[in-house]
Amino acid sequence: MENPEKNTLSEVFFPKSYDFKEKEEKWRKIWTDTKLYEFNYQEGKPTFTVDTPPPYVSADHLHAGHIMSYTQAEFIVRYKRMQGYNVFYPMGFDDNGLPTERFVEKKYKIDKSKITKSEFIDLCLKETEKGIETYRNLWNSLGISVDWSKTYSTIAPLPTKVSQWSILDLYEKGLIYKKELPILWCPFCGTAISQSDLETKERDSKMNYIKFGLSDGSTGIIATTRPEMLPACVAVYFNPTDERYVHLKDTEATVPLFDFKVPIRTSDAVDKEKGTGLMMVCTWGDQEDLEKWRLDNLPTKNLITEDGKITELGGKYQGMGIEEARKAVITDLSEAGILEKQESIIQSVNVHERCDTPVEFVLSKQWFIKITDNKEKWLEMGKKINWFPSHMFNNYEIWVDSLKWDWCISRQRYYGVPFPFWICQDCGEVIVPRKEDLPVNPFEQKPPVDICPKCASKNIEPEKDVMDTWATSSCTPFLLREIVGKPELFPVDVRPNAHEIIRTWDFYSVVKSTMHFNSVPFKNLMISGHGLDEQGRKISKRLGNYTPSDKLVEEYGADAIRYWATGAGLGQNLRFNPKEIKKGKQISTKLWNVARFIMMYDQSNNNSAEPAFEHADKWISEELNKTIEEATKHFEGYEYAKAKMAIEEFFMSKFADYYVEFVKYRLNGEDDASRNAALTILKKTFCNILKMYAPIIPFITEELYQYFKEEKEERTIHTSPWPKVIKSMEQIDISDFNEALTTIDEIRKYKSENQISLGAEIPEYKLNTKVNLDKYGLLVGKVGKVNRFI
RNA sequence: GGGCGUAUAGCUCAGUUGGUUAGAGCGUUACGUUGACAUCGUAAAGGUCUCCUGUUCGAGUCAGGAUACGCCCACCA
Repeated sequence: MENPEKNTLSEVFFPKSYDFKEKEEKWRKIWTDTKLYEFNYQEGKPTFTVDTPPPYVSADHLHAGHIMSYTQAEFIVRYKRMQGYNVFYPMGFDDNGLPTERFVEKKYKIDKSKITKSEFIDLCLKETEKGIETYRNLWNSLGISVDWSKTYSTIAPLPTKVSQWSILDLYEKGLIYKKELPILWCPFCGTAISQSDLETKERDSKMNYIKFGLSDGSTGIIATTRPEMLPACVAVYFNPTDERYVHLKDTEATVPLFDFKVPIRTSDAVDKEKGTGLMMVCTWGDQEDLEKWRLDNLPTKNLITEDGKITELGGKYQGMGIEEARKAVITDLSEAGILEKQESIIQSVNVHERCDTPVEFVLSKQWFIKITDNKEKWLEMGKKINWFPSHMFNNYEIWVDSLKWDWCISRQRYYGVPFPFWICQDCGEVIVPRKEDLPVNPFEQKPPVDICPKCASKNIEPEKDVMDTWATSSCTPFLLREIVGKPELFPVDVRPNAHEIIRTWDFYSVVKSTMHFNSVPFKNLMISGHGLDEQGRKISKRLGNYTPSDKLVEEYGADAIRYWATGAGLGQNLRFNPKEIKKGKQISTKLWNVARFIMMYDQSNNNSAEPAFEHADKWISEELNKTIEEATKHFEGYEYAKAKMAIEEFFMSKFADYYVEFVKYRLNGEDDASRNAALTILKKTFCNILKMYAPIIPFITEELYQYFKEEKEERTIHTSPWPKVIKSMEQIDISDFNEALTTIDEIRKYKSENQISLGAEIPEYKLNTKVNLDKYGLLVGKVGKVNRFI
């Protein structure tokens, strides 16, 4: 500085503008160094445990949507911390299972035949490490207050132990079984999947009308999108009331190309209007086939192998892929004149959500958890949870209603938590470890017995499958307490997540906690919406319609982006909006300047006169009380957006626009008692504003808090107590203060209309509005710079 | 086909239990100010509160229906 003497004290403390890069960096470091967010259990202090979604490692596409959803939850966490809760806020990473494998396969363009299992797992571990690092850096830069010392990854020993314990417990309770059934299979990933892994995709397809030979020598036309399933055809159906076909009852049809006979049956479930009214059933082309097979004891014809090829059942088509076989069959049908016609249609197909491959039914032996026979229980437990927003419970309810199969939890993959089982190859007996030996790796460890307890065979092999990613992550509610060894942390207080994983993570967590402990896994569920781009499209990696998160923080600063995240209520989608981010910066600037203003007077004030409070002081204090009440109520209901609005209305419209103006004459005046009162109220009120803003914009509030906190207060705003309503100045009556406000507005308006500077003094002014001049004459006169009222 | 959500100013959104002339911010326009303020102030323009029907003295708010968009689920012969 060229002329340090000329600067006021406040300018030494407060540079003219707020440098968010420097300050955010500074506080980030201090918070980390002082282990501010580290959880230490304290007897008697209420805890608040947060079960944050463990993301997958594919962290290269973090965007504003991720920021939004994690930040919105974090507002509440910070609020709870200030409310005096001992917050346990660990972060986990879901680094096992198919999502990670798919990510690594894609990134390294892996040819599975040219890489060993251990090389592959090493790559998965490496990517996991990188993913965790990316998240940690971004979360830190955003000021997400997780306790990094309690980070878990789902494949580490403790989570593995908990997942395996869970499986063992379910096994002992008879709630898990291994059985050969037609199951959902992804031919691309080469693994069983579950109903919740499905997604619906529309695609262009052809409806093929195929001639079947009938026993009376005529032909029947069957419409199908899957002619390659013909060799697996086991029956033909029509509706019993369908006049066109009644004569066919109990006769046979001849399957074209393959020339074998199948029975013709009736079923009420056949829709006369769909297709031709004649329907072929194959084992198993779709859901309907499966139903008929199950109900009518139809034979099983397994046409598709686990890698999506046609089996020997397909004759000349054996070994072809499904699409390839379909084309070949259509060509052959067409050449043989059996294809009546083809129509182009748009077909919805179930695909595996990880790879978009249409799923198939294949007969396979898998592990299942029993979930279909007690839907009422899942609904009952779901209702015991507080859903924020409440209508999100509908999604849960619909999902439970639509459950068709038990939860298939085994996956034919490499990178995941192994089942804690060995299997007797002769009698199929399942051999389990002792619980105290968990976690176990059956591939490397010997079973607890050398011979099968059932058949005395020595032919015992490890269970080769690994667990579904949700089978492990659904354990987090009872994993968290294990991390710190405190049983009372279950059920957790809040789980925040986006709505697309209600049917997986949330539902499966309810299932497991119910089965193990007959308890809900979490008391409160906070469901966030999606981040949208500026045009309102969902932000997605595929569209590439986003700025990477680290760039956003770099450009705008953490506080500004967090501020943007308050723009939509919980569960609502939020558009990316640079203007709102700039608004966040504006609020920071305003806070900064108000602080500079107050400190300028505070630093130069050196008298200790007893403060004499005035009407304006009482007024702003009452307004503060109202705001505290409102903000508290909103934060309690997870309505951070409304809390922000209440705080902002008070800060901008009441405090900065009015109160600060009201006290300027007192700050510059000679009355020490009055000046001290104004300063006291300015500082106290501003400090409370900072505290209320702290959960939303933690950096600037922390910086300014250092100047406004009282000696005995916490060193950091983030563990300082949340503001409380304090009644004071009871002897001052401000029931008619609104008249003073109206009068001041009137004078401002008068000056503006008459092109008089607001700072200009006017000798006399005739009031239109009614005001008690004995009471408010000084205030109105000084603020309006009017010397005399007439 | 079933369910849920959203629909208010050019844009982003508030509108509590139905109660006068429907609000804020941003943007636009005009004028003014600029010694806490990469500001600020005063004002203007801008809305048949998606549509229809009903309940009511009175509906943005309640009921029924419709439309559009988004999501969940089902169906996909």
